[in-house]
Amino acid sequence: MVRQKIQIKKIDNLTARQVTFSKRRRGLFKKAQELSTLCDADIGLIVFSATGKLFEYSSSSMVQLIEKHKMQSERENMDSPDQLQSSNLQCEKKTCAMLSREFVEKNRELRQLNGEELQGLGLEELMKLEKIVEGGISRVLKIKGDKFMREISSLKKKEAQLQEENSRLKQQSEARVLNEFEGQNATEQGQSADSITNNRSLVNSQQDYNDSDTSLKLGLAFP
Amino acid sequence: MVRQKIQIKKIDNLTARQVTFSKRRRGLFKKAQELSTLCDADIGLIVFSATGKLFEYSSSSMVQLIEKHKMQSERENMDSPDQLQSSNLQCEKKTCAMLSREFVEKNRELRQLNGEELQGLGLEELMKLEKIVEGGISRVLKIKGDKFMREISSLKKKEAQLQEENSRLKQQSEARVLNEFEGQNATEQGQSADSITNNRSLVNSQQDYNDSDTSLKLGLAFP
DNA sequence: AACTATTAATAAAA
DNA sequence: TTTTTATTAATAGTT
Repeated sequence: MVRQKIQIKKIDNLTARQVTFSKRRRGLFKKAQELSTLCDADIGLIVFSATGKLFEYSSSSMVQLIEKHKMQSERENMDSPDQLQSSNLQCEKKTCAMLSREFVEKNRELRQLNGEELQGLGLEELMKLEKIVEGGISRVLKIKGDKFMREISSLKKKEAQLQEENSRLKQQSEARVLNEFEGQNATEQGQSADSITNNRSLVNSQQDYNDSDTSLKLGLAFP
Repeated sequence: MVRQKIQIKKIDNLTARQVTFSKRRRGLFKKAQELSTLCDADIGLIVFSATGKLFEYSSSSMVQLIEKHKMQSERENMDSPDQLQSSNLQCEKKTCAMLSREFVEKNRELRQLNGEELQGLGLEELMKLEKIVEGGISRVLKIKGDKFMREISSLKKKEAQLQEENSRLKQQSEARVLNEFEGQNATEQGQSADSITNNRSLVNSQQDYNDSDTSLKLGLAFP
């Protein structure tokens, strides 16, 4: 949420994770406290760090809050409220009831993984959707990968061609310098109109070379 | 905390209080969820509105979390461990705690599973596995994408450099040819047999580069 | 419910 | 750890 947006997944670096845990934990407790005060809510917050250390906040009494929570859970799963608190056995039942309620809740979450609209769908329909989505993902990934590979290989080809052309140009350069030097050294003379024509053709054949290079590029583009 | 800073005390206006409760409650749950994910913390959050309505969030299982919390509290408040067995209530707590631990243990084992054994798993376990796999996939894809991008940008850089060097060499080439031409023109003299030979060999070496027949074929093959 | 001006939270760095 | 700082996220008041 700052300096750089982060994605919500487990922080790999241990130190960074500890720092973030410490900071965000304080932030969370503060927010809980504020909500409790502002809106007269009864709030309990239990946090176990990855190393098992306990941090807790409660606007009133954690024990009372937990009892209240248990009762609430029972109400939702039990028909006869008078059984409440009457024995250890029933206490156990209460816990079981809560577990089953959590189970149902998880089930519902699972069904809603892909959005509220899916609520009414049957298993077969959901499985069809799942397959469709899976197919879509794999197509997207495949196309993305292909594009990457194509771009990379095209860039590599370009690079090779440029390198090649480059060294050719360098060779030409050197050859011409050598040529010029030797020619002028040997004759101690200027050149005639004929030799001018020769130089013209030299320029022309260079242009020919450039053309053929284009052809070569195209040739290499489809090996 | 916006438009106008507010002070943290009970909001008088009922409607405003309800709206704020709704907004901040969602914010609080989101923060709890994020902290749990980012730092691998086990978090339980229980909120009772002023009207007694229950809202809860738990990163794993509220029942387990509460049991864990109870155990932690007992350890902190009791000096003699034998008191733990002193009543039915505490017996129940112990039983639940053990079940809780076993449950956690099973979860860890399940995380190591792959393949056929998944068939028998429950919903909670499967969901945990699903999240783990999803996280793995997304990390793989992220790293793959990053590598692609890095390679591509490095190749593009190389290309630009080569292109630059290339055009520089071409310019040099042209400049030298022009130079040579002008210099020899100014003398108004013909050239010797030696210089003719030199020009011939230059042309020849260009033809060596140029397999013009092949280039033409390639050029025509991919217009 | 949506918007937006503003404050709060916080990721990264020190 | 704690502080600082640059930036994003949350949200109070408004429509």
